[in-house]
Amino acid sequence: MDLVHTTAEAAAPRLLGCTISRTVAGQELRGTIVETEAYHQDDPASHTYRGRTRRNRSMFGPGGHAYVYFTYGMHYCFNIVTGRSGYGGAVLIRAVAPSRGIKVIQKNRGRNSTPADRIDSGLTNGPAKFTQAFAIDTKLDGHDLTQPPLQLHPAPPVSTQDITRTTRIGIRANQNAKLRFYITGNPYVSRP
DNA sequence: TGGACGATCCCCT
DNA sequence: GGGGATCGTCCAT
Repeated sequence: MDLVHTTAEAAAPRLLGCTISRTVAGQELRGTIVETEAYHQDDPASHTYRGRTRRNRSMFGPGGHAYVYFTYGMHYCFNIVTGRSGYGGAVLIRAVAPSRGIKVIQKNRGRNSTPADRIDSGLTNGPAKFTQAFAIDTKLDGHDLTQPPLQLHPAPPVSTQDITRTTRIGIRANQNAKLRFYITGNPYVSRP
């Protein structure tokens, strides 16, 4: 997937089904993207709407890199940057379905009670839950997602029939824009 | 130099 | 359904 020449709005549904791998302390964690939101600099809800700042600089960088920011005094959110360098676009990863490294993911989330072979959708069904589960913080801001220890792996497109497109969560500006995408029926989606 | 706010989560009622 | 936690960032003084 050529994220440099793809808009956030086009990339957001296209990223569903792709895998994210994270290596930490020699252990590989994996998850499949099941929910995304698109943001770009002409969108009043986007961090880049009012221009470049120290915080959002990586969102103005080339597609295929990470934009990680800190919010609410305690949470991190992870985005995949899209578009050419100089244009501020990105796709927020709102939820993944964990597929590898479940025990470490449980530990990172402080949920050790559920057996590893049972589905615990609360592990990664939200943007800050995902970053906590995968040990992602601002040290990975700007990271090239073709390189370890955090990589994006392409996958065949999810059928349009299986994707729900609706409004984004937790914003006020431009709240009617349908720029949130998720795999219909997936248990890890934050809010169906 | 300070105040308001936030692309959230969790626990309470 | 509502509020508290908790602090980096941004912009207005």
